[in-house]
Amino acid sequence: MALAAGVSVTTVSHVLNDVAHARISTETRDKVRSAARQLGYGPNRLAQALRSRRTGILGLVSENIATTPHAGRIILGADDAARARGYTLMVINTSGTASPASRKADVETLLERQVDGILYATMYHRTVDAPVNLCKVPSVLVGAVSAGEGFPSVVPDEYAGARTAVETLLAAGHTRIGFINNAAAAPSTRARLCGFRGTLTGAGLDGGTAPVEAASPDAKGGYEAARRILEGANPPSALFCYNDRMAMGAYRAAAELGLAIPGDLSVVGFDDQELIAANLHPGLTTVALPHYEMGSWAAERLIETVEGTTGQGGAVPEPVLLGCPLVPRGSVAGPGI
Amino acid sequence: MALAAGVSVTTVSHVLNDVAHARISTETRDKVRSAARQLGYGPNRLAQALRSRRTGILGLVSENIATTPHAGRIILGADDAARARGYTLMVINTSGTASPASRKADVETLLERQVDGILYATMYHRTVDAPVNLCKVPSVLVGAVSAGEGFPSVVPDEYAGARTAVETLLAAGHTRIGFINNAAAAPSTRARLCGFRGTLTGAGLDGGTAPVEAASPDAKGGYEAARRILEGANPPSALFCYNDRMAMGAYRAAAELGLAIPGDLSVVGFDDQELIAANLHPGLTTVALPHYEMGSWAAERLIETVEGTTGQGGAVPEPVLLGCPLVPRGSVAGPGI
DNA sequence: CTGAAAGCGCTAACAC
DNA sequence: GTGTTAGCGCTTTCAG
Repeated sequence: MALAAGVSVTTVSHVLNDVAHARISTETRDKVRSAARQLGYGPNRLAQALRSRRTGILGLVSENIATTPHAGRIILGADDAARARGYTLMVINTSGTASPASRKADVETLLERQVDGILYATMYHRTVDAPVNLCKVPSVLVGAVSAGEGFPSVVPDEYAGARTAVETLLAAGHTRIGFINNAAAAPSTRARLCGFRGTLTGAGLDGGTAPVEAASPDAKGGYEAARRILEGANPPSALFCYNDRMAMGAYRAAAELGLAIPGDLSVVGFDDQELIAANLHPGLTTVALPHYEMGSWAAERLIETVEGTTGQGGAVPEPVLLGCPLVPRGSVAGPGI
Repeated sequence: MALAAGVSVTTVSHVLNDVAHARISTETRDKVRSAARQLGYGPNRLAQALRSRRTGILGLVSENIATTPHAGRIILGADDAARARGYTLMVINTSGTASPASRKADVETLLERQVDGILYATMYHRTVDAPVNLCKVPSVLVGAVSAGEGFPSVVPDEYAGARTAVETLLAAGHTRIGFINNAAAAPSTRARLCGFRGTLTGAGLDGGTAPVEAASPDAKGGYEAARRILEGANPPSALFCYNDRMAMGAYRAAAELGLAIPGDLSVVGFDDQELIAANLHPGLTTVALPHYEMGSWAAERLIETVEGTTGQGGAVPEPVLLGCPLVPRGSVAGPGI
């Protein structure tokens, strides 16, 4: 390339990188640029990286890439943010049940490739023991907060999400609202329950005695829990469900009981799994998890750290909570009476 | 590292890479290895790559990473296969409706990073105009076949998948089977219809006159098409649906019509979108798309080409068809009568 | 304004 | 058995 343009490699480097204090004549610049175009020349990012100790690669280790649609959104958010700043993502999948050793190996793979930073995304944990070697490079946690050393992290605001759901029902005029919760212990289980009760109580209702049934977090569990609640004494006119799959089960229970949605029963879900929420009839009003936003926030934060743009002097970072917006579809109306 | 062990870099390189004809004393080997462990030394794959002109990185450009669960499975398949052979994936998302220029830019990004090969995955096309610069490096197409120049490619065997679905129904004793198809023109629309009619005819039934209704490929479309078929004259005892979302709509139509599944009506879907198929009641028997297998097949094929293992002398490769296996759940039984 | 030279961490001939 | 040397393609002082 250098010889093709009849100049030195230095010059090529200078013009192609728009180096600040490089005084180069306009004609030389043009000569270089046109030669580059002719040869289809693109800089070798590898060699650049070796020299400048910056690869422009961000590692992303993600749990369960294939089994939840959530991972895809995180990747997309991270990819968009990274690309906007000239970075590329290197993705590694991990199995959710992977051993610490294998997680460490995943990080090691990324480290050997000299990634500038790592995004460590988990799907359903509150706290996580980050692999020890994760601290060798700037890293941020997505969807979890670290147990030990402090990494910046971003998680959904589950409590506020539940509040949004309940407030939506409250605003529609419901005063008797039931909650179908996940029976498994998980941070989201607890937070959404707190949000449910707290919001009710905050509105002057008795959150402590509102009907709550827990079951397995799928359609079957939702169906069973819904039947229990709806066939109990003084059944609620609205149901908030732990997730969209459970809401799907609640739809079936309502149908069997002759309850029309939203005429006789309003339902709000959680997760915004479009495959379900948009295809149910009527469409399910639900609360969305901010996966895309978490991915892009994390990538941006990571890039700032990598580029040393942040002024934080090693302060232990608070986990950032991202809001869970309501996605209104057709499953909420005023109470029948 | 070299000095830490008190040996030359050559020696380090030799022992860490288990170089064949390198005669090195066992004690030196141990010395090197332990020094490496102490320092937490890992080879710099970047420098290796610069020298050996092999990055061990495979680029993956994938359409609609976030909106379909399919992309995740392709990534997972590719990641597993790549990792098993020491490669890492570099993922770029593209928008499905992206311009040729932007697709070309995506490939260029990968090229600048000196990837050893590229996996180009599309979701819903039969033939695709691959970006021109894709041929600069070994590449394989996933889920599409190229219009122009020949790249190896792998696609689902839609015809055989439809045959599997129909045969399942036939085997259960059904003789009057309807098909709910996608109204949009797409390769899968055509192939599944052919498979439907062909299999019926092959079984001695009249595939040409079997009831077929097309609609938008979602639950609403499925519902409408199912009502049309089921309320027509001489309604079928079984329905094959273009995808699981349409099958979900068919479930609702059946419920409204007082038809029990699978007692009064058997249903088989397509795609195996677990979120839907496993959460419907009863579980939906469906035909799975081999996304994981396509991803891993493609990665393996690509690696073979990259490493020059294949003996094919530039032969124009036939697209490889991968089977769509049946995933039995509970929506198929014998006909009522 | 432009070029020569050193070196990023590694591998591959080739010496010793 | 082990070390020397010459680059891979680039950026970056420092000279001209």
